[in-house]
Amino acid sequence: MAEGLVDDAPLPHGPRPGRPTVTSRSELEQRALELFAVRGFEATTVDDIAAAAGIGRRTFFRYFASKNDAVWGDFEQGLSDLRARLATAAPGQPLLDALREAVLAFNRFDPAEVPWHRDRMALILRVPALQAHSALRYAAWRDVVAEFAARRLGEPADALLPQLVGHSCLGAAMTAYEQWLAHPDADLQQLLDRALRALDGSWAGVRG
Amino acid sequence: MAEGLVDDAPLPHGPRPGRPTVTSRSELEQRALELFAVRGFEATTVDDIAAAAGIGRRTFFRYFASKNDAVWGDFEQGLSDLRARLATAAPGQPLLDALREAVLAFNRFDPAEVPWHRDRMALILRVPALQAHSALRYAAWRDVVAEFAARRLGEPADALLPQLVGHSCLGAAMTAYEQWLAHPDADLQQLLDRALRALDGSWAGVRG
DNA sequence: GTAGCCAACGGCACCCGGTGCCGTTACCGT
DNA sequence: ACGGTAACGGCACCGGGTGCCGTTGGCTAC
Repeated sequence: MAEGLVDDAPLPHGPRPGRPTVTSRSELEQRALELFAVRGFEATTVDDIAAAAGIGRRTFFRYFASKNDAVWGDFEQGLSDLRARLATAAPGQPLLDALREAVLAFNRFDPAEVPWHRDRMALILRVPALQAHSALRYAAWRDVVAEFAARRLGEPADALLPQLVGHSCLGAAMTAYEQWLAHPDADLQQLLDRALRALDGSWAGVRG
Repeated sequence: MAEGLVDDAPLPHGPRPGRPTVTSRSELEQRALELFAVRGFEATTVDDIAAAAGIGRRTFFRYFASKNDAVWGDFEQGLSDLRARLATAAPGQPLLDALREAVLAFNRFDPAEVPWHRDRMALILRVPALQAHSALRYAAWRDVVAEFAARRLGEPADALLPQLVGHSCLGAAMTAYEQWLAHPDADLQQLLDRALRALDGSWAGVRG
């Protein structure tokens, strides 16, 4: 759930005073994902990851606040992109259309990245510790959506409707991801599109 | 989010062979909530709780799988009740009406319990560690709702619509709780009712 | 009353994630 | 060569969580 290429270092890292970094956030993330895929998340210790990356355990925690965080690449960046994209949506565009477009973009990846993005999402959606941790990320994501909806509706972001929009969109996206994991041949963008379009008439379809 | 009075012991505890229990799940929960309210969740260690309850730390973990779990009383029981109530809903009753009724019942408490239920929910919704942990509970709750919706709609529980219903209902309930915490004078049942009714026309209200 | 069954208790040692502290290392500009 | 600077990484420590195992104490049977 983070798009495109991101910075390859914990800090800008130009000609800068001080000792240079030994590795990068994204490289560390890669090593971690590899180990998780092989041994499983719980069975992989932070020491394992650090050793595999050739750094000290203490240093690992300078790149990631927690073992959980290694799974989510640069999520903050993704959130900023999402926020920016929503901010520049045409004012006349229907709310749900703008959201759908933004969410699809948020989940668009280079084909080369897809396989390990799948691994990543499988971890997030299946490993209890990560399911739990991810709630914090989801909350931040929902907030971005809720704030956008709130602006459009002229209500505070913590009002009923904006919050419901946030929950619904997240639910749609999560459902799409579940299906994507269950059917490896399916197209994520299509699944997301379908799920988000279903929101429009969801309760109409249910009312029967 | 668990209703009425529940068993006061970890196991049935009639005339039973073996050493009798020294305390009970619910009493332990009480002591824990008291400490959390005073010192805060993070600042309270399991040793603190165990000491306050006059038991050993090891024993605490025989009553609760984790420190987090002490906050959620007997949630499984609540889930069973919710499931049972939904199962006995009149087949002719509209889906959303049945859900609203069940959710209101699920969140109905003895007035005497309300104050510490408020404390409990404040912890769950505000303490990051509990926000995260609660995702697992929420998922189980959503599943109950999704399964009910699935039965009604004649679809599998992991299909799009049932999942969306689950997410939306949970979102409505969480939003109601947020408002309840923000406005201590408000009536939780009314807030829940309002939020769940809003689901019906939610996207209609948004489409403008 | 005494023997023995049985489950709860709780100490102990251990693992692992996470943090504060601090000395070390390595690149930089002067 | 030197001093500034920032990443590194060891160390000690904390707290949650677990496996193991001996202890406790109420119960039933004899």
